[in-house]
Amino acid sequence: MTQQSSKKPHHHGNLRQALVEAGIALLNEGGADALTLRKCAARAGVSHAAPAHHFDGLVGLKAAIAQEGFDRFSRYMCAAADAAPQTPRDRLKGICRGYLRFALENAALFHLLFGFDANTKLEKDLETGDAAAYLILRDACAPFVPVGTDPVVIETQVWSLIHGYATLVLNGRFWDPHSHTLGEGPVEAVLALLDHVGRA
Amino acid sequence: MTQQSSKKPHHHGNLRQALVEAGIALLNEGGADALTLRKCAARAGVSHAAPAHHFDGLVGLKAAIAQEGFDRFSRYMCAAADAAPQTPRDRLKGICRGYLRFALENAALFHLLFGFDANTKLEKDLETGDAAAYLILRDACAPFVPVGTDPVVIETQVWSLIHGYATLVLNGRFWDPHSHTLGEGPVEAVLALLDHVGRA
DNA sequence: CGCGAAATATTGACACTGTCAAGTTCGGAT
DNA sequence: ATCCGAACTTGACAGTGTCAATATTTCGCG
Repeated sequence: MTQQSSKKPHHHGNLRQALVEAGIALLNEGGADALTLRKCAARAGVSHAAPAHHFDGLVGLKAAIAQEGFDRFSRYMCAAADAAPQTPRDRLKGICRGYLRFALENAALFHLLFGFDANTKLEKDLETGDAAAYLILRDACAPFVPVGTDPVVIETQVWSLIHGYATLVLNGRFWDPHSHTLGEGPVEAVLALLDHVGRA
Repeated sequence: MTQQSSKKPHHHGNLRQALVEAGIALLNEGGADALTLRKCAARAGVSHAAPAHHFDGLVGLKAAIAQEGFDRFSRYMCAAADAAPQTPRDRLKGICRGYLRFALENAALFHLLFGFDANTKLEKDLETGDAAAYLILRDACAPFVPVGTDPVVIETQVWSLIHGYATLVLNGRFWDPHSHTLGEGPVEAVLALLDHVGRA
């Protein structure tokens, strides 16, 4: 994909990118079931088998969408972190708010990012994408890691808490997420648990 | 469905239950994509359109499977809670271990329970099942709820933490879950965050 | 400049899926 | 005994992913 911008495609003109964007649009409009190779192809104006030359089937398309999705995800978290960076703890909570905000505003895409088995071979394609997102979390957690301890513990605590909350909200376990605007619900009360992170 | 056990089916002999069990078996064997109306029908020895008389399409079958799944889920949590019931805090952590254990040993079923949008009309069929599971969590959280505060806060903290951890492990975000036996990973370290739950 | 090779896209086919409509079989109530 | 309706079958249809064969365009290389 590095030479994607420099090399001009033959017929369509950067079909790969068009297919990824069509897929994300389909996800936003019709949910997970609306993401279809043939519909992506139709929306991009090509025949139904054209995507096979750019992705390894539907799984490959989902991997490419996930890569783009993780980029947007990281942008959400960075933006939210910079919006309230007074103290390290506020910055960490800000990232969590960005995490939740992304999940609510891109429900189907979020579900795709974390919905499939990340241990399939398609994972290697987006290692860069989700590793970058993880680094954002890791940096925000660093101030709370006691010296001499494994930072993974605190990172896992924080990640599990916000990811679980976002997932449960998205699945409607608490209330109808469609009528939910950010800031509703016990978000801040749940994040208050992070005040104890990194303490004996 | 209430008279399902009293009224004897005509040809098969309790086809509905057979289809649910076939569906769960398919989930265990081949993952989420292996769950198919036609395969369930074939496994139960009936024609491909027979399930339509017992469920409202594939969505209805999934709802029935989810109901059975939540029952098993509750049993896991109860068993784990009773295995270490010394203190209220140990009991709460025990439930979390049962939560994780169920997720690891029934990955595809767990994914079905929390994977679809719970706000569709199929949800009303399994309100009983997931409400019962929630009550187990609620009871275990009750000792930590400060007087005069909303118990939902602590319940949401606990649920989010263990659900997020289980989901992320299942998706391979930490390591390969196939080579993961219960007790590995920073489970206990993550659960240590629960020592601070319900405190100022 | 021109030609061949390779990338790109099309067409057609296949198996599989969920769903519907119509027909068939069987059990039990009247 | 008969009939009605529930349970099931059969057949069909539109989508789906995927593959093989073909056509078309573009690039590299002589």
